[in-house]
Amino acid sequence: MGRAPCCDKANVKKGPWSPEEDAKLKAYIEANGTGGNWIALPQKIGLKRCGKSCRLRWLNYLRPNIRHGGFSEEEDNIICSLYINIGSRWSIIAAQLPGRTDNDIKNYWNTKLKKKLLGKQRKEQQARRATCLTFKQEMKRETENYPVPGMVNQASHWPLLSPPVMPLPSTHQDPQDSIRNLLVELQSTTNPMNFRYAPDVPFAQYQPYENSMNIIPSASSLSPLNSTCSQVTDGTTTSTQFTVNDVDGPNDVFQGLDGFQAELSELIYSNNQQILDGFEGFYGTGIMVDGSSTGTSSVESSSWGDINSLAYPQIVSGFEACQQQRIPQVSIYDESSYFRPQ
DNA sequence: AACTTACCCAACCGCCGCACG
DNA sequence: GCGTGCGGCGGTTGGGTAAGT
Repeated sequence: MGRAPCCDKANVKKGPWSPEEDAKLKAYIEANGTGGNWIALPQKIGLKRCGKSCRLRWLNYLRPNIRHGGFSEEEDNIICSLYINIGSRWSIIAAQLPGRTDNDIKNYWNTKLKKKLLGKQRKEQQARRATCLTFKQEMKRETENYPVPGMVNQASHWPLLSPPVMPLPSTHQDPQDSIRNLLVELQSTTNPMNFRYAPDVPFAQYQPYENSMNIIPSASSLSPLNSTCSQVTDGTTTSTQFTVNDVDGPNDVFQGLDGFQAELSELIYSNNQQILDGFEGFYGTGIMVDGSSTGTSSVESSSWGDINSLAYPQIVSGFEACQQQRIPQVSIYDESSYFRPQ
């Protein structure tokens, strides 16, 4: 037997909210809070709306300090990086972008960012393929002009010519590994402010973006890692730090790659230089195709701000430990996070 | 000007996990 | 331990609008 509907579908209004409805909902919540029961709320204030609809309206539109549109380059970077690391966990991503809602980010990703990234990468990939083709043609011509004894096809003599480092075919490496490797490379650059994802090191730390929101992701998003959570205070402010001991190894971080994530991964892997060009804005570093760093990494050139805050895999790892340590779980949308009645 | 297509985004749907009795 | 209700979340839809033909 299916679950009973949360409201009487026949008697609830659907579609866009009117200004009057908005005003009613806003006024009530600002005066009384949600009362911890969204389902009962519309009846209390005389709205013919589903409780879930009220919740969504409040969270995505009416609550204070919501920002719509106008995503900055930095926000783009954060979204992309988080997406690569944790996938479509929009609520977690939203938690790192104060004032943004998961719905907004999801829409922005689906309508603009994804295309922007894919468009750029495909364009560059095509250019690269063209370059590759030219190279092969030159090799072929060279072979014809200077035949190597015993060499019957062009492929067999490539190694002798020490060609430029070309991307490996996708069958040679798990795409998930490629992202991990990328992150390792990024982490291995010398700047201590750089990305601190450390798959071979038993812990990494996470602090919320800009320290503006100490938010623990919902339990449903979390993988069972061996992690701890602690409150850190500098005397004036308190922040939550996650410490992660990834007992199963770094693969956990990359579980669930699919669709565009996999495609991004493939792009990274098959076209390291191009994707890294794209990531330069993210990490403020240049990494050569062979994995070496150009040494251009610098805080100044990075648009990330505190790059330490971007050890995203750890975002999703601290929740259980927090629970164990009885640090109260704060929902991303817990009203106390954004609204405190006077 | 009329029509079609593409795009954007608010809102809905349905599943999942947690809390509670 | 089990069933139920609710909140939370991600995927999807559909209406409005802009751009293109």
